[in-house]
Amino acid sequence: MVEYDSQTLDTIFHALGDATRRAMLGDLAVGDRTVGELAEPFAMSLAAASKHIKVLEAAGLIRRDVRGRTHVCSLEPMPLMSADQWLGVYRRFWTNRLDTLEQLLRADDAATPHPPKPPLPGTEGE
Amino acid sequence: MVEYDSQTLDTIFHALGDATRRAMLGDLAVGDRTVGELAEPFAMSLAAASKHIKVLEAAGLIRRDVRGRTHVCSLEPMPLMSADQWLGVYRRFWTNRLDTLEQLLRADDAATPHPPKPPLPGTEGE
DNA sequence: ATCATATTCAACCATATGGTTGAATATGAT
DNA sequence: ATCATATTCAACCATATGGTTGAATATGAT
Repeated sequence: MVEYDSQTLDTIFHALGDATRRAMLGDLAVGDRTVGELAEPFAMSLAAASKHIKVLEAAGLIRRDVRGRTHVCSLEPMPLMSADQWLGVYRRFWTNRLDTLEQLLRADDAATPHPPKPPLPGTEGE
Repeated sequence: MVEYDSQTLDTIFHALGDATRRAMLGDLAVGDRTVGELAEPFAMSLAAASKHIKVLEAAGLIRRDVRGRTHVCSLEPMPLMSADQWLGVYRRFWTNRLDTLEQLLRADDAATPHPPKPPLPGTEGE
């Protein structure tokens, strides 16, 4: 059942609500990264990137392994699962929406008497 | 493929990063609600709730139908699908994690020589 | 016309957020 | 011991966020 308390979800979704942090997670999906490596792609100070990393860490989305003077970060996926589970409740809504859309397209298609290929663009006057 | 530009995801995840707003979505999952109905469960002013509703609306998560003096809100699920798709990239990470965990449990189980049912709670001294 | 109801607006406030810079800390290399 | 590298800390700043209150707006009911 995986208990999701709302404060945890607040922290997780908040952490995901920033493009820099999502990009960092994307980077960590490829492999482990030091703080410096995580910061490198971004046009901001190391201190700023360090703060983002701490937000991710606080949300439980990454783990930090201090090896000497470098800190190696790795992806910690379980909080993403919580977020996914929360979203899962709403899945039927968008699948419904898509099904309805598909039916409309089918009906539309059936109503159209086999258009013998659309004309090439620009061959018919406006 | 559903293009997800990062600014859109920022807005969506940010909207989801607040318990009040998630609860409102939960309410709308049951059925349509007026602004007043959406605000009612919360210990905050109508104006504050109204702001939350506007955040959800700006993220495209709800639609508003103005009927006379009441505004009827309804769930708009597609942005949730975008969020879900973003998360989907990471699904393999948590399923991996769960698989590993399950294997550990199996190995553990196999190693244990058939414990003949756990004792009832409280029947053995501390 | 008058009054009640539903909602927003505007001004305000405290705190959080995302950034900066310069100094501090801790480890590694010579 | 000395210097370089990796990272954080502290102080600061502008803006965003989530809340408040009182007034305004717009519609509905009588």
